[in-house]
Amino acid sequence: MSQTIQAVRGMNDVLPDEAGWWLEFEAKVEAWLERYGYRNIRLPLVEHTQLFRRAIGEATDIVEKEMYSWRDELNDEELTLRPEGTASCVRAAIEHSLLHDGPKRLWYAGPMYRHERPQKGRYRQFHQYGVEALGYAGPDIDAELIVMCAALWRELGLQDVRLELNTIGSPAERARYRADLVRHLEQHLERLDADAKRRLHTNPLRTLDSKNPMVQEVVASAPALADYLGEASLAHFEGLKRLLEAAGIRYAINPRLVRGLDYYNLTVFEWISDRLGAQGTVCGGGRYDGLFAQLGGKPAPATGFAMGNERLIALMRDAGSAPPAKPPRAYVVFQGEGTIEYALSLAEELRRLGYRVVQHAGGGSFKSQMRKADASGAVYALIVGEDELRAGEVSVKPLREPGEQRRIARGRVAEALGD
RNA sequence: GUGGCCGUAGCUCAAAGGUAGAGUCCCGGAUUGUGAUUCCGGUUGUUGUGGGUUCGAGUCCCAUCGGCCACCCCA
Repeated sequence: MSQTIQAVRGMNDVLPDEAGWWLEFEAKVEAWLERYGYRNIRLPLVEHTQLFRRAIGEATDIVEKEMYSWRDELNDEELTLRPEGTASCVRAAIEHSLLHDGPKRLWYAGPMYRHERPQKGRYRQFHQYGVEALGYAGPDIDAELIVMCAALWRELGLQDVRLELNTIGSPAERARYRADLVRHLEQHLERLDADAKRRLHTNPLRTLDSKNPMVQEVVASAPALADYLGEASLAHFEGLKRLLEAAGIRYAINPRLVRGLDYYNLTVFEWISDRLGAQGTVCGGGRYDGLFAQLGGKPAPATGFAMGNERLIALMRDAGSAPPAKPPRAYVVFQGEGTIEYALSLAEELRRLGYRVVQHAGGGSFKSQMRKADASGAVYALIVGEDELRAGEVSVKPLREPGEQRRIARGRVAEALGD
């Protein structure tokens, strides 16, 4: 048995080289959210288990087998590490009456937890941005969400992310459809796989999405959900499509797109990339008008989406935009009696002016200090020796561009560093 | 949770049952205070971990942990 302790499976460290991409991604996403007038909400990682059972649905894979749940013996409570953010967001909106003065545009970010087998682009701790528009009923807000996604992909430099769109109607329409679908599936029991049979009476709509060719044949001859939609549902969908077309957003209708979580109705959509292997969904969402009531709140329409940071960052790197490097402007080296104090105050002075300045630490020969200065990527080495100390000066040596080392008065170092 | 492939130096990879190596990185030096280039020297390690077979295992077998790919599902 190894002595070292490893990270928990599927829960990854983001090391400094990679964290640069994360910072750039987060900065771009948050600036983008601000431009659309969405406000941040910060939600706990842990919720009562019951919240997710009620919101996501008992028959979903998430609730059936992927939640990190435990009993907190100290308080005698059933708790769960959040597997997604929408349930928490709606819970908070109800708990604090956030909609009392009108609808709200909100966003949140952070880690989510699902106990799945790790795979490329799929981890047990993964991170997402969630964007939720609470209290808006019309297709205009659905269109807004989709249009803003398209803008973000452009902002991140992503090329081929495609949109799949569908409508799954109202709960009543879906119930009628579901009954007919179950009847159809039951007539072809012998061609259903174990998974489809198991879902027959728990979540039959999910079999529409099956990748098993034999099941797909059965599905192909099944009644279509679109034929069960009433006038209002159709109008909502038509309205959305019209707005998307006006905005120049290309989409593909995917009638088999139902999405996994129970709380969706009407609009559902996914943004998909083909560059990520099997885990190609980069962003997914839809409307969930029933969720407020389902969680015991005053009924309110709502719509939103979540996007996966790991997957989007992978695409961003793939797109080859330059890796974000933020080298220091100057690296301060020093040698001799009393020079460290001089160097330290020089560095502080420059930082107060806004420069990124690294002060050498850890000793070593002058040569090795210079090596570190170079390795830091700094544009200049600032050299403080006993001569400079006595004269109240600093030697400024360019490390990146041609140019001579100059000895200048301490007070003029900042201008030597330029902007 | 199921199936397939794979774990050797910090990193990228050799060693086809017989003494664990290369490149890179890192550290030190090339006449006293000058990086990156060049030259010289040095450490790279319980071969993921634990068992087994064998005179002998990085190599063969089993288990376990981890990674990748796919299924399932989703971000």
